[in-house]
Amino acid sequence: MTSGNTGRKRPTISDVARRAGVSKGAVSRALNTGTGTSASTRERIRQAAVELGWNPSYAARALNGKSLGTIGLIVRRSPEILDFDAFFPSFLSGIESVLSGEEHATVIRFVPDERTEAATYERLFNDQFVDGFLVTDLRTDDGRPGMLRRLGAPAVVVGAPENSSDFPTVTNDSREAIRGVVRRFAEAGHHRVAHVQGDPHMLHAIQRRRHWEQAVREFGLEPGPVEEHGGYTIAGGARATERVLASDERPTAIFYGSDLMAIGGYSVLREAGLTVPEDMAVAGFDDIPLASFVTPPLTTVRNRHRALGSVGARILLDMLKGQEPPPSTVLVGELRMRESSGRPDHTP
Amino acid sequence: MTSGNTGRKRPTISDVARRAGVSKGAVSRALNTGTGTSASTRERIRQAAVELGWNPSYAARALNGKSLGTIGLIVRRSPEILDFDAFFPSFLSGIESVLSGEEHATVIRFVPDERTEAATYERLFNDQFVDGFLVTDLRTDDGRPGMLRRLGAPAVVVGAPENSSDFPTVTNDSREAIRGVVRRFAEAGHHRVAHVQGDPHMLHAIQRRRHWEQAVREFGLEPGPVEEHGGYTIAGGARATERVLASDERPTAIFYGSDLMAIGGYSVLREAGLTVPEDMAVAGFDDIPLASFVTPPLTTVRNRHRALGSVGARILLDMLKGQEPPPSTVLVGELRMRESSGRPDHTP
DNA sequence: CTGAAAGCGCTAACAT
DNA sequence: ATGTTAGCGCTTTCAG
Repeated sequence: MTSGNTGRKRPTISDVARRAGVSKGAVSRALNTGTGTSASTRERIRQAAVELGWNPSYAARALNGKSLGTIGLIVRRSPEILDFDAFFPSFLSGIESVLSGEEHATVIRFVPDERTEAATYERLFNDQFVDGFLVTDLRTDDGRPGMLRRLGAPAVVVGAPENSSDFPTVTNDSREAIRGVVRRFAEAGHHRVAHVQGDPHMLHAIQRRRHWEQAVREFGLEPGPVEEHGGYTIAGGARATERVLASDERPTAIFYGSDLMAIGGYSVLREAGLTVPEDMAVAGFDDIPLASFVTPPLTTVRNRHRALGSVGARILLDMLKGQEPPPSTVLVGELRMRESSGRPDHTP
Repeated sequence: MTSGNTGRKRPTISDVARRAGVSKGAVSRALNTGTGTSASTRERIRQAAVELGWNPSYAARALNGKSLGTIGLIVRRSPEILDFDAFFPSFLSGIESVLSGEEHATVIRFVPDERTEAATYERLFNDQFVDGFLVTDLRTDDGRPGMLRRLGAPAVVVGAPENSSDFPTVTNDSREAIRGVVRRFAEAGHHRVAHVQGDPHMLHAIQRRRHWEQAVREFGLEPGPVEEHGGYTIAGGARATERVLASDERPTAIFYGSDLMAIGGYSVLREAGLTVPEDMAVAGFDDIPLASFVTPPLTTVRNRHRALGSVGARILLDMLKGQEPPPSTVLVGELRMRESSGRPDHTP
């Protein structure tokens, strides 16, 4: 800080000690461990601290190897995804709903590339700026679990398949729900189902695609074209849909890897003069609040963004308290059947 | 941290000093001010630091009154708004797009009430955990500007009317655009225009309402019912719309304080058998990505969420570097004319 | 230009 | 049960 502080100086532990007529050490013990002081002095110290409005200095504590009570969220994506992606805002929301009850804060950092990403994890943790990490967007050949293990950093991996690392994992299992989507397509008489995938380097995108593929096989359908460059955004979904429509193997149903992409698809389908679900059945993934408000309401798979955040944060916090974390927590994303996927009796 | 760290101990300034054959003080000077050492020793020191992979300790720096390079964002709303509100994700996105280029991180904290809010600001700043604040959601009789002034904390107020505090302000000016919305309603032959307001304690909500009211007067229209409890959410907009429809002074046009509320309104209007814009003309506020994808595409006023974040962060960072900030920055939100507001010639 | 030394606020031995 | 003391890693005087 360069500018002059107006406020009076904040009280230090010495001030409290003086006021309570004890030593600094006594204050530290009384207020931290709660032991090593008689009940009466402890009370006197507590009083003095309250009267002075004393709070421990994070910095001084950190210098002594104490934690600051923060968890880190390092995101290697463009900051713009906060604007377009359905996951992060909800996820953050889940984290905050847990942290706001505790004395914790979230430190967020968006990084542009893998090098910066690694350096940021290391720096933040080595300096005890954060106590642990919530790791998202696990990629194929992701170096982060190994690095965090080496650092000895507590971490919880969120939104990736089970056992994708040896850190505790919180997974959103959508196999059954995706199967339900495809089953509905089959029941409605569709034969060819396309898939618009998000980022093909992300483990969750790969898993969604695999579930789709398995279900398509199971119901004896034809896997339609897979468009891989949707990027989970509205615009990406629109472009991918154009490619699907231009394909030689034009499907009559599309399973999108995100609701946003499906909604982008809606506008392209409409422009092409196709009605949903009559001419093209559609299903998304995420169940964003908006899915039920578009026309027609979108069939989708609930992705429990918020729970991913809150459960992940809860587990991380418990780990920091020394508790043994559950190695794997699975949340189940149910199917939200709505009009966009058509009705069982209808034949396209 | 309880668990044992695997990684080798990180190097300290003493290690660097030893390696470079100088004193700790020399290292500090060389690497910070850049003065007080000859060019050659400075280079030698820099070398040693690089070889050792040394990084300064945030904690030790903070203990010496240095800044950590973080800016604080304290939000007194339910963490759920991240999930439902269009503003925060974009806003955060704007902040991060600036910070990710600098050596800064964002510290976010959601607080439940005013007391915690004040305590959090104070604590975070007094302990130099953050260098300054971005203040959003300014309310009527908001105590924060006064408190921050007393603390001597650098801050930028974002999204509030100009001169609503003596801190630098970044404002989104929508007067003209809202006027354009109402003018369109007038040209389409409407006589009564309702307004669905967000939180009536928020300065920005009050301002939107005022602009709407002034424009309605200017064009000789009748102000329809004002519903005050939309809360900016889809569900809130739906409920508010039900009340508007139940009103004795049923309007033929509604100006919503947010797109999300307007979209919530869409579903209620549809259920009531009303078509947009024929039976009810609609306009929103925000221009969220989705606005152009709903049916019919939503006329709205662009609220520059991201720019509010990036410009606010930029100004705050410059202040921290000692620069004099512009007392007021105004972004202009343009009108996005789409189908939901009807056509000029049409008479309802 | 450079080294030595004090001290930021706190914790954690170690005495008493 | 309590006080004393030595640092944590760094910045910043103050001497030389």
